[in-house]
Amino acid sequence: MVQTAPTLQDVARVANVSTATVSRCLNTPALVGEETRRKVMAAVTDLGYSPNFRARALVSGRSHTIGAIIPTMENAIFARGIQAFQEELADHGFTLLIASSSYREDVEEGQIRHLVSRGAEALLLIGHHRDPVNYRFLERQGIPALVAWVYDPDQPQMSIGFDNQSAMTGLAREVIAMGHRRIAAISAPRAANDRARNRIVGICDAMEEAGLDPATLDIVEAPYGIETGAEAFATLMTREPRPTVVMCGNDVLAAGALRQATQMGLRVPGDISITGFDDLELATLVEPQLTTVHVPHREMGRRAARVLVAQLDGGAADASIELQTRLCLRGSLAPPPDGDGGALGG
Amino acid sequence: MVQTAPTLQDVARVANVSTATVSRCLNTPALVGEETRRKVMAAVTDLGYSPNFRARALVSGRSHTIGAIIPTMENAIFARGIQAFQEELADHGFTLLIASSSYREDVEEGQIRHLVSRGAEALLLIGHHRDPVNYRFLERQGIPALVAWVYDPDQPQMSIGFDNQSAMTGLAREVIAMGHRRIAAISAPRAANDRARNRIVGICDAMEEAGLDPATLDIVEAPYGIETGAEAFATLMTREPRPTVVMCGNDVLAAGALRQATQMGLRVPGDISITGFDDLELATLVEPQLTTVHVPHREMGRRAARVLVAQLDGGAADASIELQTRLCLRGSLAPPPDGDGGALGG
DNA sequence: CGGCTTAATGTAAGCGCTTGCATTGAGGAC
DNA sequence: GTCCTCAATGCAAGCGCTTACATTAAGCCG
Repeated sequence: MVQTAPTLQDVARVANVSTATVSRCLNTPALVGEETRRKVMAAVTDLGYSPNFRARALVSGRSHTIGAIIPTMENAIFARGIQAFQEELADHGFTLLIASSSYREDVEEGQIRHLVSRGAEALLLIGHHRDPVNYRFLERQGIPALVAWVYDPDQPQMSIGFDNQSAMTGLAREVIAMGHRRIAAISAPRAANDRARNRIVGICDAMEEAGLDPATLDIVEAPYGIETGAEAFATLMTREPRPTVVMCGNDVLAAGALRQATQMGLRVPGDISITGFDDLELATLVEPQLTTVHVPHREMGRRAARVLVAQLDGGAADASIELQTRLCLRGSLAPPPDGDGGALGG
Repeated sequence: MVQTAPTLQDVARVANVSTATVSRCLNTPALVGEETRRKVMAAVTDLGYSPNFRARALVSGRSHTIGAIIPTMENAIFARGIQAFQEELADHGFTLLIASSSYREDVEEGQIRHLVSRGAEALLLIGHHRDPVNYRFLERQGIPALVAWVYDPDQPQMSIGFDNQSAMTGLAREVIAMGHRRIAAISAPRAANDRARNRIVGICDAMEEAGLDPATLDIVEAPYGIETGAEAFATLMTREPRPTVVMCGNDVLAAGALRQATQMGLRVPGDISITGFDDLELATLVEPQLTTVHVPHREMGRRAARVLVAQLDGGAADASIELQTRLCLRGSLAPPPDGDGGALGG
């Protein structure tokens, strides 16, 4: 009943040669005589033989499998990057082993060990923030790890991504240039998320630069989601005096904020401006369209795959790669209401 | 330099026991003396030992890995389902091997073989449409396959999902009840996609039921995407007489159609109604909100995982599972403009 | 106190494949 | 004819792990 798949041995027996010859026939046909090759190939076809990758992986020490641990695939920015990552990996003959941490540090730690023991030859990780013990573990196991979605040459780990901090500074400069002075932010929880942290720091940088006191930046943290973004926005609207602009840590939070604003009867950008980050498709679907920062997720995924494959194949290059973001100025950002905005520090 | 990971042997040497004892200590600790266990565990921690999955898989004949082949993770409905699938799998000690077909049949065929030879013990596939040779291959290899995102008890393959056809019929009934007679549809390419196909058939069913001629259903096919949805919508608006409602095969196409409508100066639903399918988050973010069909993607993913794991562990249940969809009537659907809509078939 | 059971551990045989080395035989060079 | 080379093939040693079976040392019985 349980049909065991034919093995190299079976093929060898049928073709009346040794297993070594069959193996060579499949991997280095040049070393095998023509006559023999034909015989072996016939047996292979005949038996419907397909090599057992587990055995091959064991003996060659290579699994041609790369692991990725992301917070969740439900976040479009990860889905997009991982999709490109997987495609590029496939082009190089690698397979993707995937796990998700749900943004939980302890879960991620388990996943790292799990994927490694499952034979992942290299790992794609999101963000630098992580107990150093994990990096030590990976090093000891000889598993290259690439940190993505961030770029930070100061970190010992190789990374590919963009500078969250300066990208947000760029956006905040625009906001300030428009005349906004009372700035609020909705951020993803920052405790275990250096991306979120750096984006906030980016806003502070721009404020300082413009002579505003970063301490006046009103920050509310909200987990990823439309609803949570909406709630956070509602909270911010109770502040006295009310901010004239709400800068969100990502487009999804911004979309939630936008919906809440509409629901509260506030006009965007007439009464209040809102900005996002990531430039997801939904940024151009909402009304008004979201001012945001475009991030090259696909390219990041693609290049991350290349870096890891190169590392595995040649032990090559290991310099971090910085990708450029691009400001997308759209309808959701405009100058603050008449004469308002400078009331605070100005 | 290339630090080889510690092996069972290394642990055994350090703990001064045999490899068998170490193995037992890790797998069946009850069989090992307390003192010894402590010694071994210390060595394990000390060396940062992590079992070599390839060897374990080879000898046990089990990889505890399940493969999934989806069109693309960029489509939120798949990302969402797969996320739940992966989480549930992890809870049962299985790992997810993932591949994407980009909606291409030939690519998918390659992926099936690839994942199997990579040690996937079971496969999650999307939709029934597929060369039967693939099902035969899987059967011969003894790999259970679960077809998801559809439910069709008439197919030999086990499936978990919903009835695309009747779900769409339900929506179309509402549309017709509102007074629409000139109906158009934007569908994903149907050639290799039974889901898309069945949704169109569902519309036809409702038309027939209402005494409308299904041949008058104006169908334009468009690949997944906002832009393509917008283009398809523009095409439909050139028809004479113009449809009073455009039913889209999914929310993303609908969002594109909606944007295009706005751009063309058409009021939705005043001048024209638009419907979607899936009930993605974006359905409630656009203005007006999208009338659509809610699909329990997460539940589907979760249950798919359970079915496969049960099958692998116990060779259990193999009945297809039908999940229920739910109509979401929202702002984008309303009766056709005054006196319009019945002009065609009377 | 000899023989039995039992718990704890070791021994070693593979799992299916690759690959370094040995073997064989034929063709050339001298 | 002898020796060497070289292409074609076989032999057998693992890769790191699990596990059936063997071994050892107690612990217990009568």
